[in-house]
Amino acid sequence: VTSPTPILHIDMDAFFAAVTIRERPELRRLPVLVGGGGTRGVVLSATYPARAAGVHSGMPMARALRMCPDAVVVSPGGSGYSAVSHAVMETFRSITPLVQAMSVDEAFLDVSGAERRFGSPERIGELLRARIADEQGITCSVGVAATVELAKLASGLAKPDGMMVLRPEDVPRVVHPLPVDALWGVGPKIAAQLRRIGLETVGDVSRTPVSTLRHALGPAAGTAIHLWSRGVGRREIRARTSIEVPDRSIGAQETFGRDLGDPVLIRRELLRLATRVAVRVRAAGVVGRTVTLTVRFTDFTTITRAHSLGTPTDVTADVYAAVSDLYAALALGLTPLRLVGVRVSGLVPGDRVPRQLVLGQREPGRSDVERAADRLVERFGSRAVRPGSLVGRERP
DNA sequence: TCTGGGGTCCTAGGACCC
DNA sequence: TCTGGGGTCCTAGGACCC
Repeated sequence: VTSPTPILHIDMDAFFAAVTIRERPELRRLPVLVGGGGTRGVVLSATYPARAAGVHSGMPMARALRMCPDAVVVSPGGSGYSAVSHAVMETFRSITPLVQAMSVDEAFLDVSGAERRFGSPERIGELLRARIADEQGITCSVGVAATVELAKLASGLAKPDGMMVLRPEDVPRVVHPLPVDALWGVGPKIAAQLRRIGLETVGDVSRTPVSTLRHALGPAAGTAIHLWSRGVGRREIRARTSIEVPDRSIGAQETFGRDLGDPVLIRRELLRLATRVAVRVRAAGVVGRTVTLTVRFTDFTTITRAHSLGTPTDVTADVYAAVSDLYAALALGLTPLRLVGVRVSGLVPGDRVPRQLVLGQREPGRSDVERAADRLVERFGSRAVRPGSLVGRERP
């Protein structure tokens, strides 16, 4: 007695804005924009009154304020978000261990093993919506379907504060009339590509030979959207409790308040970013082999340069040395930059067994020194231990 | 007063190896 | 003295997602 639609996608409505309003109820029903305070910020989250004016997340804050001049702007500083996120994920796990967290505010659940205890997927969806509203004071939307792609689509159609069950037989009636970019994985570029060959709706795509789609979009994307348009998709969810430890790469980047050309200041920022990244790599208990530098110019063109090390590392000095060499090799002179970024990829589990150089004597490696420093930072704050060149200097 | 930050996956070309 | 085919790794860029 397993439901044919055991996959739930649960998505908090305007998550960052909703958590902010929970703490400041006087803002309820007002257009609220959560986002970067600086001149170069974007909207992280907007309440529905602001969305009614055309604002959406990712939009430059300046443009959002032009569209919605009465909006209240709130910095996302508070720490409430991850507490609410963890609590919500725990609520999900009280139903089933098969929870795949996709971000702070959304997750997939496979409830096929929970039906005997909690009832049908719809019932579980309503149960979770009620519990999250009661316990967290925010609303969410739920999609119920046979595949993750359809569940995701359904939760989007149910928004805000709703639920939609999308059965396989509903696909032609409900999904086919939608524009192609309603499909997960179809963004502006692929949508434009599909329009160019005369395909406007999901139904159009579903009636197009897969070879045509592969030719237009490449083998992977062509095959995938052909399947999705017909309601075929992924039915397994990968239980994943934490989104805080990525498994492919760990990186950090920073857009400057004003474009920066001085190599001394740029290197200082690279050191700061390398430190931040390496701390996270060590905390994750992994080491990475490839270090990538990202540079964005004033005109927004962005380039990357990568270097793979002989041995994977979690050492700040190694990451900084690599990124510093990559920066030097670009020979940018005083060219102003808008952004720099550092990323470590090719992550593998770190061997926490200390290497034996001399019999019975442990190598006092940099990794160990830095781990000790990490513990001090954890206890006493980030000012306790940091590179000398970062002491007493404000961010550029 | 345009365009954040943190990720994943795919593609394509070149090097290198058998 | 005219040069195949396949596999893997690396790098760079791009599309997409939240």
